Amino acid sequence: MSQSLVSRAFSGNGRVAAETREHILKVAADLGWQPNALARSMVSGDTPLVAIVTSRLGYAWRAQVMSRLLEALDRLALRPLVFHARKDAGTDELLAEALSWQTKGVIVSVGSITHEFAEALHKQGRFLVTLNRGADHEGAFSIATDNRRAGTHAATALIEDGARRPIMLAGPDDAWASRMRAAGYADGMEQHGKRAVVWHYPDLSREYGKTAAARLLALPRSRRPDAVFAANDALALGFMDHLRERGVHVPDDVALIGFDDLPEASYTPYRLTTFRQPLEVMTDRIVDFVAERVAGRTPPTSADIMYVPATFVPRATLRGDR
Amino acid sequence: MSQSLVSRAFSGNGRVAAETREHILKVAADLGWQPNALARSMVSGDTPLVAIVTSRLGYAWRAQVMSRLLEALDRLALRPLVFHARKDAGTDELLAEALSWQTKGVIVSVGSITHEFAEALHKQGRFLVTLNRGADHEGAFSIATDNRRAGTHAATALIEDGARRPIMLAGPDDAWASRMRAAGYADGMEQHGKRAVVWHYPDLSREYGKTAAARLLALPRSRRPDAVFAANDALALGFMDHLRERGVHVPDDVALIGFDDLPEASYTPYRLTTFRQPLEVMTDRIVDFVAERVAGRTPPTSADIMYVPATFVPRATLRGDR
DNA sequence: GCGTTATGCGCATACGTATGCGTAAACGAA
DNA sequence: TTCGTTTACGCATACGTATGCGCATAACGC
Repeated sequence: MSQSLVSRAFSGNGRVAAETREHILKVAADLGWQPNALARSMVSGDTPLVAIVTSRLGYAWRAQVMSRLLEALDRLALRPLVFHARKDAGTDELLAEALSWQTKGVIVSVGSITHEFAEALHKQGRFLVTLNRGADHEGAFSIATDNRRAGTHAATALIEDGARRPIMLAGPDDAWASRMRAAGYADGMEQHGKRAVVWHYPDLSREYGKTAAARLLALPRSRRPDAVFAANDALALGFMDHLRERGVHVPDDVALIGFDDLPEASYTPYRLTTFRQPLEVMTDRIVDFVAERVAGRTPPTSADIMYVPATFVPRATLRGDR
Repeated sequence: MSQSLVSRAFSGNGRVAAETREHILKVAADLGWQPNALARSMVSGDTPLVAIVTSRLGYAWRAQVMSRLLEALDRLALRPLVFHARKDAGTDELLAEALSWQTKGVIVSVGSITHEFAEALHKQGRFLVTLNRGADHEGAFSIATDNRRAGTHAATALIEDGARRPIMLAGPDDAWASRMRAAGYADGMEQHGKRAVVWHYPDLSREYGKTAAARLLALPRSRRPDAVFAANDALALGFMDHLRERGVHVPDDVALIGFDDLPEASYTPYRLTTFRQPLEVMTDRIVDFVAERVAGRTPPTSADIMYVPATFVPRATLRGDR
């Protein structure tokens, strides 16, 4: 029983008598033997590996993205090798390791990638997918929620809802999504001849939503904001919780718009008006791209980022919603 | 510049003049060259790969477990190769592939593994970690929430809270955690001379929580349950939402205990009394075990499952909580 | 019967790295 | 100078698989 025969029996690439093949597979099964995927990949120069760079799956949205990606990659017979981005370190060293594993490509949903690395990937024929990241790179597939447009939409919605003193709750400026939403919000306010007031917080967390509500309530009624666009639902929900505790009514006293459409946003006690990030669309597009690439084709990559519109989800936290 | 020199320069295993080493690394950096991790692993017979079998990261608890595991593995310089369990297929074929990648071991948090495979893993010196799974295997490290004890605790808590007609909301019998909780609940009821009434649903989802609430409200007041133990928070929260819509008060009309301590459970409108699964403890224990194993030591593995107690989190949905 | 083709299999080599061993040079001590 | 030791490096081989090629043997056509 030569080694080459066994190889052919498993891969089905050469000529093997059906009978011998059966025999080999049976013996292997009895021994619990399996071909070594590492050796196989090395010699063939082709692996099913795909690197995914992510972090903090506690964030529901990221976890859902991951879930869908994992499922889809599995269907494409690709193996995800997951790199957990440490927040202090850059992603470049992670990507270096990703390359050393001869991955077919990289899907980055957290951290920022340098042009240098993007170029290296491109030259080596590996794909690069970027999700909700700022930079766009040559040959890469970049997709993101159209946060800016949604921000403008939110501003308009608040104004049309009768807001007199609207504000926005945002994160730090290095949070890309939050910054884009704030930029769009400012655009929208400008269109209505208003100056955008933005309260910044170090984190888009529920806690800071409460902090913001406390700050709001501390203002005299005459200067108190009557409408709020929160950069995400966590902020908005924390904000609501604190207001509720103080007997302040949403939307009668303060109108509110969130972002993300977390599961909680739709719950009876909240019924938060918000934006839904097109999770399914984005993951599907990514998977389509990856599928094309691994099939050896070269799907079109817009030089720019592909923006997918967020869906406005009206519920019960605008005055007009009632 | 021989190949062996380059190898030694990168691995630092042999004698290389400091100057030459610098030179090699510099040239490699300029070329964007990296050693091939596949070849490296193959010849050394040692990979940093660890297989993780999971699924449906939309479930917040699983996502959090994954997040912590990924982070910890990263710190141990281990690379997670993720296998997304299809719900129809068994995990055995996934594990077969995991083995072919020469993974150091497998962490299973979904699906069931056959004894046959567990044994194969053991013989090959690979570790097996099982999280919240029923079966226990030779040499494997199995850890799970002590669902049964928590179920008993819940039953007692309801009784002591003055429940006259308590019921439990549970999932299908093949959902291991739910079944254990129900078993414990039955134990607890028996201890108080009561027969456990359990309503089963096909899924532990928010929707079925609402369904259960509707069913409860359809009963005449004289036979209506006045206390509920829900097998998880999703059920409990959906249950609460529906009751609230109908103007039924928790806990005055119906006392309620959930399970999981989802983030939402602590939110102002819910303040759900529930159990917290010891997420951190469990992941830490797993990581400790894995760390020992990859260090070449053989940490103790209880022949049985290691049960970690769930923490009772009293909030505001028992009468006594007010 | 012979020539031709098809089939089943083994040999040998290649993939890129790790590593034992050999060798030459450099060095130190006598 | 001479000899032993250390240092720096290359040679050769091994890891486990894929695959081109060659060689038997069988099957087939005439």
